[in-house]
Amino acid sequence: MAKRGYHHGNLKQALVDAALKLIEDKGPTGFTLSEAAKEAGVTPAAVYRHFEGREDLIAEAARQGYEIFSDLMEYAYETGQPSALASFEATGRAYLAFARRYPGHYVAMFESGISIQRTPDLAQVAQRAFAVLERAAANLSEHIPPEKRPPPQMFSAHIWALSHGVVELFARGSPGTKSPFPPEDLLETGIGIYLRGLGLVPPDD
Amino acid sequence: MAKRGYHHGNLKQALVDAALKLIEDKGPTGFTLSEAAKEAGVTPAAVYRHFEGREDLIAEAARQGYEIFSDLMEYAYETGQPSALASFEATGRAYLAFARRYPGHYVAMFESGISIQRTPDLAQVAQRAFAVLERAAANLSEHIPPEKRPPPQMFSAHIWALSHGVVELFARGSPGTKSPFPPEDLLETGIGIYLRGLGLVPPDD
DNA sequence: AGGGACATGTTATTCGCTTTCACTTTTAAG
DNA sequence: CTTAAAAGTGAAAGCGAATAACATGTCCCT
Repeated sequence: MAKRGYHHGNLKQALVDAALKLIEDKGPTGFTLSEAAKEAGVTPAAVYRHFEGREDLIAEAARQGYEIFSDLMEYAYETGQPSALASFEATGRAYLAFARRYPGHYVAMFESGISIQRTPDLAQVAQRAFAVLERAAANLSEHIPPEKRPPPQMFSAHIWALSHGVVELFARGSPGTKSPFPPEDLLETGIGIYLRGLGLVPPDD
Repeated sequence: MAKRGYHHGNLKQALVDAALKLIEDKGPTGFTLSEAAKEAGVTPAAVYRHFEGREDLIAEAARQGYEIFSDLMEYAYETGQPSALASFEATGRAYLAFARRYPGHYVAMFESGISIQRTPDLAQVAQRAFAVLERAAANLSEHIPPEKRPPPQMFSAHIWALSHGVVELFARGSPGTKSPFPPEDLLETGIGIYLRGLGLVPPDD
């Protein structure tokens, strides 16, 4: 609580919010601790009462991003149930949706150079997000003939990689601005072809 | 030429080389123009005779990376000929190989926050790299029944995205350190399943 | 040769950012 | 009400980016 009170109220979260906005606007490089402090109406030194420094602030923003991301993934997973296929596809799409809806968090998580192993917290919450995808993959896996069934961790990794690649290359400024296809379509068709390759989708859909 | 001579010889390239080493060691964030200058035995101000600033130096490193990358892709493409399939697969693998062999260049290209549209040069040379993959995809495309043939640009984009995602997530420190599979295997199997989905690979391989 | 013009480097300076330290103010607890 | 911890301020050190004024080496032209 402490909506109001002593000095600022809840400076810590205010700083994270400011950081997220700045990271979204100016990129992780352009982001400065000082500006975030000013945004929150506080001197730069005050930041150090709540964070160890600039990196730590970004890491906290990323951590919160992973929380939201995990929730989104879980919601998508449940939405698709009880169809293992629909559930799996939904989690794939959730990745792109997250990147679109929470660009500041996304950048903090994947483009700021923060290591996922920075703190145990961070590693754990990131793991939770990935675990959802793995669970969806495991469910789906049971529908594949056992003799040609790859380990679920493997094709959850494939889907994650494909999703990540599409977002990085085609949904953000980096290289592939040249692609004439909307990222959503790219991901949709990519996953479709992949699942067909696994024998999980009728060959003429 | 100009191995020795007036002031330094070829400071420009020396700076790029220093930058590449530093970027590889300390990441794009840790890299400083001043340190690169010191490495080259020159004062920081001298850098501005050859580059517009820090970003421009990174951009040049990235540009050289795209050159090498394009060459590698072309070599891989030719190596796989005349089999369209082998050629295509080889270009996919070249991506990962490049990331492994030229980590400094790779980081400058894909993790430094440099926009590909920064200069026409950069956009052009990057386009050249992607064009090789598209050509390989186009060749392969002719082996797909026309009625279910996606546009070649689309599945070259898929392969690029998958490759990029595998590298970013599993071949570098970011998140997926947890994957029990070597990135090479992940990419190999991923592409295999995908191609099977396109009907380009016998279902029992 | 010799003398610009140009290219290349240096020194000095400014500015902003990160981080730390000593000090103040508010809040909470007995 | 006093005292200790929490939260914020101000000042300062240190570094890196960038610019400007100055210095020097190189090349070309006659």
